[in-house]
Amino acid sequence: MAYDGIQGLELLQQKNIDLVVLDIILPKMDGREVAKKIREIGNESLPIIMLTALGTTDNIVKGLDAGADDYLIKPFKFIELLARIRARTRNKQALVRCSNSLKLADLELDMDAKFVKRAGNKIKLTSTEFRLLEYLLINKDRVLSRVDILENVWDINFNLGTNVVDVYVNYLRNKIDKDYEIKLIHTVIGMGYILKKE
Amino acid sequence: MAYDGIQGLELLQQKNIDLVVLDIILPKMDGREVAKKIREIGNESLPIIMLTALGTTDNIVKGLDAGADDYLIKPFKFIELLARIRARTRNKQALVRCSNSLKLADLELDMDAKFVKRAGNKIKLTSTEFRLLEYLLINKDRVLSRVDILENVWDINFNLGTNVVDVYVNYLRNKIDKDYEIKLIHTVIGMGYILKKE
DNA sequence: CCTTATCTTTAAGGTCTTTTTAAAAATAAC
DNA sequence: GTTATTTTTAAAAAGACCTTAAAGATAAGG
Repeated sequence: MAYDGIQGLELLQQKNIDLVVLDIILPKMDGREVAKKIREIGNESLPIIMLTALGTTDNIVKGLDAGADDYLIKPFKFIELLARIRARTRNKQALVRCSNSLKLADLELDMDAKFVKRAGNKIKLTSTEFRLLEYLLINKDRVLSRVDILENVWDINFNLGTNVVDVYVNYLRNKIDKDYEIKLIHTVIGMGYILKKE
Repeated sequence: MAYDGIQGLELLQQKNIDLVVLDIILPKMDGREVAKKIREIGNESLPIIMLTALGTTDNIVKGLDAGADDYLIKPFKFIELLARIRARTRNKQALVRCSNSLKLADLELDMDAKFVKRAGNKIKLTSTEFRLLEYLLINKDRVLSRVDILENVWDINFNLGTNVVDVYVNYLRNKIDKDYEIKLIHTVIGMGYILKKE
């Protein structure tokens, strides 16, 4: 909770925020400015719900165009706010690129700190394993051929007969999937590999 | 535009839809059911805006929890609807990679994730089956000769006496047409095969 | 600079799935 | 009713995948 716009933005930088509920009439910086700023600094998919007394159509349009995802007018019913929050956060489990980390289900890869976590447990990967997982995560839900992977992770475009990819996928599976119920790395026979949940 | 729930769902399967504006009181299947169905068949990030006269908080909560992303009450201002549509589609271009998929009737082939769906049901294809269907879909409504198919799917231009194409068309029929009323793969005797509806 | 540990690549085995072949059955054309 | 064409089938051949172990690199430590 923040009591003015500036403080809200500061908080956003410091904490891991999942969703913002924002009034418009605020000290120091009004809500529309805050929303614009939030988008500017790269939080494109952070849900913002404006919750304000300004109920004219003009205000609603301005609020949404400033970057809000939803706009709720005071007085409001609390269960409606909750429902709108649920609607906004429903499938944020899918890959979200917040800060510099890639996520899929309970798997997290931090591109800066170069660590990988599954279900909260840190996993040690070698650099090649890390680059492979990173590439798979960036292209999650997409089938990647061995050649594709070789070119992008190994920078090879000759010697396409090697099976390093297979071996490394095997290593990754042992570290990332083996001990967990839900498998994320899937083989698509004749085509390649895909990273996805379910 | 669709005039009842069932028709809306059919349209969704056939066309590439970016966003759904949905009433609740509809013939055949009400809007909440439609929303639920849309999510069930795998369209998790397709924006759904409910636009309806049912304005009680209870209705709003139910609508959002059925899968809607937003809920707008009639009577409404058109510019507000437009603003809410903008809010929903704002960074769908940037963030969510629009899947490139081919569609014909209720058949869908996703070229990235390499999956095939008929009437919402996932169908497992081998890579050759997939490539064949892909080629047929790209050239839908066009008769393709066996030689044509051999050259483009098998990369063969010798050994033209083989009947692999016939065998694989048979495999595809078993997986794609067999269990469905409307057949999509048709034989044109003496000429080849064609993929089309009706 | 050498030793040791770690990481990467290669290669081969076994298992499983897919692809091809070819002939029999069914269907369509004349 | 006969011939041509297509569909179905099943078994053989081919290929893809996973796993493992060992060889080849590379990095770290003394």
